[in-house]
Amino acid sequence: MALKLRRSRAAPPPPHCPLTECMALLGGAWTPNVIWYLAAGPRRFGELRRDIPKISAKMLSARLQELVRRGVATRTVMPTSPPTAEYALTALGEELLPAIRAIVRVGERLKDVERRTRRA
Amino acid sequence: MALKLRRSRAAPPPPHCPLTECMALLGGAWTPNVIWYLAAGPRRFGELRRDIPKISAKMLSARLQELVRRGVATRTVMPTSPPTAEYALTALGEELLPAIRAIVRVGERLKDVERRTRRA
DNA sequence: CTGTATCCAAACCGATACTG
DNA sequence: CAGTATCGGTTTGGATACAG
Repeated sequence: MALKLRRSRAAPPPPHCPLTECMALLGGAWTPNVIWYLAAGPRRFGELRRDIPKISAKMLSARLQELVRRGVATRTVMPTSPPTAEYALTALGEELLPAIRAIVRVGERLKDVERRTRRA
Repeated sequence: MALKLRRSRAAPPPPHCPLTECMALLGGAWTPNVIWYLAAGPRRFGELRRDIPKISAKMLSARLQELVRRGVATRTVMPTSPPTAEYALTALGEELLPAIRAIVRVGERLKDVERRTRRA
């Protein structure tokens, strides 16, 4: 007798935790962009501000601090005058890139579909 | 004469748009979880509430509407009594899964590292 | 140049109550 | 069962001004 199998149980693995964990990091408004620009090589505070024109200094500062705290990026102050600071991804930070690339890819698809359905 | 090549330009591709586009969708507090549970097959409203115990009806409703509007999920009302509604991922919705899996994977790594550095 | 501090507006989300 | 309406607290992020 064929019971209603599909209804019987929820999705197999309960991945809330790592998912939420990572979204807490990536969820910040500008975080993925910051990581993206850091991915191309070490970058200074002011450079990042120019890379992401609409970000405020406060947000950039907050995001960078969080990335450093999490071990995703490093901050190096150069003993120049005026002082300059350089941020770079750590090895752990580079492990985030596949996820970000995957997000970019589906973002493009979402945009495509949105454009097409608006026209229809 | 070796100029400072690295400083000359920003990261090659400017992916703000698709990235932000997708994060606007995935950024919602519960969205990734909802998509995850939908990935296992069609699911009803009440089932999802049980899958994600701490979500409020309001949020679940809002998220599902957004997913439907974006073409990521479908909503089918069954002509039963009492009425039941069934949500399912579309083909586009399934394209989000690789990104979510990538996020889950790095989430695990982040947790690992966090644990280890706390001990050190 | 590299940030931090403060204030303020908007978004987000939960709890509760109510409808079809 | 499957939602919607409303209220209120918390969080988020932008603008501006200021500091090392």
